[in-house]
Amino acid sequence: MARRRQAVTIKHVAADAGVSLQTVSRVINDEPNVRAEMKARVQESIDRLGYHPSIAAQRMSGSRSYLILAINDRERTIADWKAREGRDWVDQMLLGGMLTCAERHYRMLIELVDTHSDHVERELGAAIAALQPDGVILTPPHSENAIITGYLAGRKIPFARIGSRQPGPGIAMTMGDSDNARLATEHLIGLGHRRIGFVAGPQDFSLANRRIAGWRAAMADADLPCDDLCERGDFGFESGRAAAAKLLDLPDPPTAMICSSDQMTLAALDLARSRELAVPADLSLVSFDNSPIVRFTDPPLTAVDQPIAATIARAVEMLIDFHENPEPEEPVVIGGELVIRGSTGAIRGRDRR
Amino acid sequence: MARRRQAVTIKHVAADAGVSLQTVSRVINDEPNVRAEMKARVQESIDRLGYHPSIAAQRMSGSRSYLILAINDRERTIADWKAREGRDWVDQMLLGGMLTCAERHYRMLIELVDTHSDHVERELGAAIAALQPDGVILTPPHSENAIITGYLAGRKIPFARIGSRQPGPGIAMTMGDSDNARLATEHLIGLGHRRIGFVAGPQDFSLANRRIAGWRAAMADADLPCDDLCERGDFGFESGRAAAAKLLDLPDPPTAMICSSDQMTLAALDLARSRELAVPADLSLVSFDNSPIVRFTDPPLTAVDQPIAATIARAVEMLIDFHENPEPEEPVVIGGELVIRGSTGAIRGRDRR
DNA sequence: CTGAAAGCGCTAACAA
DNA sequence: TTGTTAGCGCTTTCAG
Repeated sequence: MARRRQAVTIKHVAADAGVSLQTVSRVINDEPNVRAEMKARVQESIDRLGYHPSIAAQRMSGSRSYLILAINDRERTIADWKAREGRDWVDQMLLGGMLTCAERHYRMLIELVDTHSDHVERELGAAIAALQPDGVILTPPHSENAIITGYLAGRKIPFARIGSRQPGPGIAMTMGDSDNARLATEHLIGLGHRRIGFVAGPQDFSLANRRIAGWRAAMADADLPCDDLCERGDFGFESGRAAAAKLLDLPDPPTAMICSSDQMTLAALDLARSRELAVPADLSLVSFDNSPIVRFTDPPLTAVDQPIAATIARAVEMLIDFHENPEPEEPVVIGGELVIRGSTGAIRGRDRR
Repeated sequence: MARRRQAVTIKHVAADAGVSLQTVSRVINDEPNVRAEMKARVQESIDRLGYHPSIAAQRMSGSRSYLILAINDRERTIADWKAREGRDWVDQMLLGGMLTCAERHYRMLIELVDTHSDHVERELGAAIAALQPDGVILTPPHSENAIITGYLAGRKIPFARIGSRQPGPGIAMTMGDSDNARLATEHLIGLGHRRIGFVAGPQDFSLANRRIAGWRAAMADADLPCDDLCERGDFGFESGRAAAAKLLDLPDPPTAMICSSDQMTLAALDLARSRELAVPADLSLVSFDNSPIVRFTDPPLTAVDQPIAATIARAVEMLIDFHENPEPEEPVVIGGELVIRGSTGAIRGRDRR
């Protein structure tokens, strides 16, 4: 391998401007104690020579790496990419993360880690040691994996836990899960629904439980029963179909359903069709995620939009500024919103059944 | 900033195994001239201590950076992310690129660069200097931007040009554009169509022209005229609608159309509907891209699938192995395939018009 | 306010 | 086959 050196280094700039390396370094890092005149002279050399610092060298000398690492679940992410079903949460992460990083001269990169494996720590350790990121973003279900959070906390690497409200190390951030579920529930109640089913996500996603809580609270506020109206799925299509079937098979079935992912809602829609239930006339549906496909179904789905880009952007900012503003006591909440489309409507009664 | 040091360094391993740094380095890099026994001993220490090399240090000492940089057009990429219309080409790049990188202990990261800006060179230079990637992947329209290719060639950084067949430095790779257009055209000819329109992409994408060539060739082989049957768009919805309108307004309008992107095909579908043309009975449509949404339209779209993941995977491999296997003379072609769905059908004649 | 020296973790070149 | 030395580009001490 050819020994590839930096084209323009701090040395060239120092020589060009007739100052010491140190002064150049101070200008690059915008440190105080440099005369304006000196600073201008150095900056002029930097611009003219087209100098840009090497993050490898910056990292080596013990300062920042200018790298933020986002860690996603390997299995789920690859499955989504291969399925090509339009789930765009990785894109939304990049949108929020990359752009915010770029503003601060940082870069974000993604790493896929297998949560369920017994060598999580190896995988994570390899990534951390190799890249030395200045901050790490954990997405569910990694956000509450004690091995991962413990490892990062032990190494004193700032990290954000997306979708987690647990106390403990790391910045807890949520997209307002229980409020979102309440929003969806109240929308349906406002349309006259009394029996509102809820298809939740799996146990190992704590946000799934918070959504249930929001739904329950809204139901309780309206004096409506929740009793047997909650089923769980794993966010995937098949599980959604099974859960929706259980709810529709109830002696007193719901007239509306909230499903915790677009795929599960799609499954419910499909099931409704196969049972000749019209949506929304016989069954109203509210989805979670609001990924691109929900606008193309018939009818288009009313859905809770998760502000992924905004959340990741905020996480990046907080991680970069971590040393000035350390971890907040309370979880950071960036609330979602309900996008109303054709899959929800006023209750019509049971005549068709 | 706390001076954060590597948890376990090559020194620790060397001390633990009772050998010199160099020997450890040789084991890490799988170099020859290390006794099997020695290698095993060192490897044992590495595993036990959980050692992983720092890419910053590896890069600093003049060897590889283990980084591959994929450069995408800023404007287009951000627009796609914000539009949330299901375009998943970035995901497919990650799927092919990240997984292949991971196998080789590399990482891929994405950089957004504005082609049309006058400071392309600055932006690119900053990314290259900061990251020192071992290879760069250029996507259209960067693939044929002389400033970019010239810069990389000048710095002797291996790079791949996706969607380009031009001679010159860099590995030229295409997804078989002209063959794909031929595939689509022949499918329609096989269904009995004689007037087959083509909505092409913009001039600055050379693949747009190659697709036109493939369509023309297939038409010529079947002794069919192309004359006024080709219009250009910019891959976006509005431009597709305008182009499709021009074709449908022809004195002798086409009974089938091939559009060079899903958005343009969607526009054609929308236009057909507004003119009360049934698809495929009155107008058959073939799309390019095959992004997730085309399965959800009514009817679902017959589309050419671009093997993005496979192409990027191949690019990564070739870049990593660049020093053993230098640039091929001929462009590398990874062909797409036609996925037949409901938007194409046998010709029915003109009775409805 | 500016400069000089030391060292980060690793590999290339050379020596043994 | 193994070990030693020097240095990558930068920042952090510490002097001036």
